[in-house]
Amino acid sequence: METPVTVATATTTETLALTIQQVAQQTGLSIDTLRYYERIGLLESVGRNSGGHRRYTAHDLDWIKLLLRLRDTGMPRAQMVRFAQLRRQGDATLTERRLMLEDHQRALEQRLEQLHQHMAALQQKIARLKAREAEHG
Amino acid sequence: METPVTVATATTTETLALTIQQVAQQTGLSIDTLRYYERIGLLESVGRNSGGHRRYTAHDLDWIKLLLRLRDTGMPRAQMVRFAQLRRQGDATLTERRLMLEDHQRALEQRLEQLHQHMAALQQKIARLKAREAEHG
DNA sequence: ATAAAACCTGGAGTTCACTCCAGGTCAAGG
DNA sequence: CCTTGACCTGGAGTGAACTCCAGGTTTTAT
Repeated sequence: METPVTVATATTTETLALTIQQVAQQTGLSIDTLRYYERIGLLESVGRNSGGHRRYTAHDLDWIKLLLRLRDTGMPRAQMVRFAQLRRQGDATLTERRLMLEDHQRALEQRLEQLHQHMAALQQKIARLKAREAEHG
Repeated sequence: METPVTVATATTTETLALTIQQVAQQTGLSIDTLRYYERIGLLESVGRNSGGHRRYTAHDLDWIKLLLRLRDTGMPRAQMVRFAQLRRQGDATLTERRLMLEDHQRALEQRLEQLHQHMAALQQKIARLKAREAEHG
């Protein structure tokens, strides 16, 4: 009645069941953060073993990795929660999810442009400082 | 005994003295945020008129604009405070300031690369969703 | 002169994104 | 069996970056 998996060695079934510690190591998130994400609805429905301990599937891991990308590219938390909800609803929401990602992609493109502008301005600023250094002695 | 400047029209002197409201409009920061930046040392030494009201110079405005760039490109607050301090110390710190900016520039370059990778991954994810949409009907 | 608008200071409140803690329960090795 | 380490829940605490008062002064337009 318990998945007989010890430390990431899926012996019998193919549905590997990682402990929270293992997921923390693989994602770079802390254990507390993983639990926190679950609390706020970014990561619902993580399964438990008979003792109530979390067991993460490969599917969970995939989702976490996408989540991190979205977070790192500045997607607002509310949107990520929304996306998580859609994902739980299955294939019927495929299109809506794609549209969300495309929106986000456009936002990211704008952000990239802005950052490139900042980069150019920094370059100029550095050049001007250099000039002043030279004439200053 | 008071600069006779009304609404950005520097009549006599060339040292224009903007009110906090005018600076807020020109920078997009809120009045509260401008005062907050002063409190935490990002924006020290803003002059006051005889009544104690802030009067911003063109120099202040330039600094705020650089500050916003640094903030928008993710420079840590402590570094920005440090940079502000150096700036106040005058030309002797020109080289140190340039080195700071060059460091920051390298950090920004890495960030840009990372974002480009995220962008590529997003693209792939979108493509995969599209494929699933298609086969789903 | 005076009312309304803008400004001041000091400090409290908010949101976000975690992080830590207390007081237990569960799992694995000897 | 027993100890030690990993995990659990619910809730409190943290730090960054603002944002919003309260209560009082200054500026500006009429």
